[in-house]
Amino acid sequence: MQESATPGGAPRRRVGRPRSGVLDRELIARASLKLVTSGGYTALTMSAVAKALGVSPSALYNHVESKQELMQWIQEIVMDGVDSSAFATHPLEQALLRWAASYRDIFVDHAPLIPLIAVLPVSGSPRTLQMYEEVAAGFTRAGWKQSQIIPSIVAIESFIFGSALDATAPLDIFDPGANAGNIPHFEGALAAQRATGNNSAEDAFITGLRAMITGLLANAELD
Amino acid sequence: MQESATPGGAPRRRVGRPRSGVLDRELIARASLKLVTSGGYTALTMSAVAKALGVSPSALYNHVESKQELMQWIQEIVMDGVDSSAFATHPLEQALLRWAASYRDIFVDHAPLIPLIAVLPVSGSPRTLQMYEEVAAGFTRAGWKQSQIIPSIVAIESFIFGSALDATAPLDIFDPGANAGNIPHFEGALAAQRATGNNSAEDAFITGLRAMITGLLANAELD
DNA sequence: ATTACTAAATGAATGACGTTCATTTACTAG
DNA sequence: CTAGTAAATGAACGTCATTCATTTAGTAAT
Repeated sequence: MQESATPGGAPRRRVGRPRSGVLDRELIARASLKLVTSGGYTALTMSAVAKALGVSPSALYNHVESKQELMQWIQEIVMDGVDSSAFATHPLEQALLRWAASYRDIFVDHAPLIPLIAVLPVSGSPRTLQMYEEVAAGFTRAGWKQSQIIPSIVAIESFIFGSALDATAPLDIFDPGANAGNIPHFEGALAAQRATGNNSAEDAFITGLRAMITGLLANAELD
Repeated sequence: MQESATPGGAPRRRVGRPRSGVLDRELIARASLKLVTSGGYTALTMSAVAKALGVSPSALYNHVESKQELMQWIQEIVMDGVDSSAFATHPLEQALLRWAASYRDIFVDHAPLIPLIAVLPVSGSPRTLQMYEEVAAGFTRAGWKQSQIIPSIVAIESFIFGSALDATAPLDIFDPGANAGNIPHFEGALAAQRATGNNSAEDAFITGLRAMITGLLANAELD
């Protein structure tokens, strides 16, 4: 992957101490995340990031290629908050429950990243890969057939992302409004769920997560 | 829901035949969907829609409040393509499998709608409500406890949306690239999945869907 | 027919954005 | 002291969605 060597063989710049400059990746990423935390993703504009750093918007482009890339930096930091430690200490089923809950909780606050992540190559993020390694190790130790590990992980992740999106919905999202009347089964189910007093998104997440894990364990062929 | 009657009791305009005009909701929605089908969601701009209709962009705003609303119109049409007919004819498990597969397939081509839908009140769309009615009826006939129906539906939907997003990802999304080497379990799992020759997203969807349905049925308390 | 009313279309303008680029600034190495 | 260079600047650009004053053209009432 190396370019052809310098023709003269002359020694090139070696060290290159940081060339002054107010900005670097870490600073930009942190400032951006701070903006997001305080004002949500609508507050994340290149101008706002620049302003927060006391710099002009165009200056950012010496360090980041695009806003997309900036969001990938944020995603890495956010992803780092997902707790996958349980795989080293707990049986697979419980580790999965903890991991998934932590994963979802974090992305509820970062829903706009989801369409990005779902499509993002994992290669750029060592910490994310490390997470996958821990999860995969958990499955392996539980005796899973190798070829079923990735599909199982991806399935759980898909459910997590969908659930995180769902959790940002308004509470009355299912209110049939003026169209009530000819949908008796649905209305009955709705009333019964409401009567439980549970938050609907939370309820669905727990129900779905338990079901998926139960089902994966039940359907799995061990090695 | 009627406003107070005209004070004088005088008869007001009755009919109101369509007031001429080139545009209406149906036309705009169809033209928009056509644009999306041919050029994806990046091709969906108000200018492009207007151009397709031979009209100026501002004219659209006499009929639609915002681009968001336009996308809701599209969503309704798209949603109408989801096949929930199996609930009337098949046992719950098979009906769910068919419904979910149809649902996902459709939204793979409309991923940008997903963040919108997940958050959208269902009240505005009679056809979508009808779909929920059919699904809810399926659960009811299978003897499910009422309070568990909504969470189960939402859980499956969350998985569907997440899977649809996932399906738009590049094939090599999990390639560890330069960070390979210290993630043996993950790499092993990856290689094994690849060796099956299955498409990873498809594999995950089938695995996850089966697992979730198996798990829901296993965990369900019947009425 | 003339008049009044009104839905609907126009085209110019606005305001966010992300992004580019020629130029300047200021540090570092030889 | 002289290049060389990373990084910052500020003025543009282009793309959008959206607004608004104005015009156009049907319809209903006198």
